[in-house]
Amino acid sequence: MEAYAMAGHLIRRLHQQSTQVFGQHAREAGFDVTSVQFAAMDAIRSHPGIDQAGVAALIAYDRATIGGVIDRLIGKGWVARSISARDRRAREVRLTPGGEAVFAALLPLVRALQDEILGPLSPGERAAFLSLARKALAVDPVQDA
Amino acid sequence: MEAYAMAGHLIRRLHQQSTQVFGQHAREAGFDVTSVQFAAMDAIRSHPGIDQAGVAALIAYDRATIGGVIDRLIGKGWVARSISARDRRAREVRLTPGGEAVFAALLPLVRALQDEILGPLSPGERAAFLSLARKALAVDPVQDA
DNA sequence: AGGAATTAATAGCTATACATATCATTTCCG
DNA sequence: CGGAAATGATATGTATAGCTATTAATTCCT
Repeated sequence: MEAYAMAGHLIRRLHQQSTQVFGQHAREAGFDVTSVQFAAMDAIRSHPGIDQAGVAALIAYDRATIGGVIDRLIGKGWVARSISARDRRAREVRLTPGGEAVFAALLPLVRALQDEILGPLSPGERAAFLSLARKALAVDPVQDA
Repeated sequence: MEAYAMAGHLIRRLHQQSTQVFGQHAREAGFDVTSVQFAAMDAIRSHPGIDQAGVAALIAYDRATIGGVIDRLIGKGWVARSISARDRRAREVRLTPGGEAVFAALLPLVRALQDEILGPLSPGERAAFLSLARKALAVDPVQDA
């Protein structure tokens, strides 16, 4: 049957390719950051003071996973965590000034590598792929949650 | 910028969706197997006596990862590993009779869940998506390596 | 008010995923 | 032939990724 010609396998390989492109560009630019960490920083930056569950919901993570991601971001000094005054179970997170600076430096880099993720596709094909991907996830085209 | 509207993020979520659909169906059918393990079994079944590096190359794994995957398949009694007579560094793997039986039982299940991975896409859209995905990976449409 | 249900994190467990280093073996080449 | 390079596995370390259970705190409901 050749499972490696099937949907799940193709998607797994796209994920590999995407992760590798991101990691390579980030490393070359001198940043030790993963695509997951960048996405978390983006969500935090857009919603300062959001709690961890909120971050998880925004970028579709498991809540148990997000804690470790944020731990590492705190370890780098890019994120600060504090106990919410409103709800003492919750941990509010926000970017530190250093985190803001790193994010600002990464942003153009990340924008620039987007096309590379989809490799040999033409601009029209890339748009078609992204549109189909959004539909396959049953997600609004551009959703600012 | 909302990184979670970008290519890498969409692909990651598709990967999540794909993994979850596979896991859910496999579990409901009473099998404790991941999509990665299934892909490895498929490659091994198509190439009995292949070595681990060969399996890794076929399905685009990291060589360091494949050992653990095969360890778990051996633990379930579905794969047998032996030292190659031709090259004593290499470990030849093949499905056991039990592994063959499990694979045969999984195969129709896996075929049936393919469409679900791409959720709300129409048949034509699914075909278009898969075609674009293959092109994005610079892979032959159907390649039996 | 007070117990029940819910929710936010965390901890522990399993499974990818990949980089690097190491070891054993084989192949390549002068 | 014999040392160098290459190759197949394994070991180690880091980073997702998600499940379940647990703890702490809040909210809901009677």
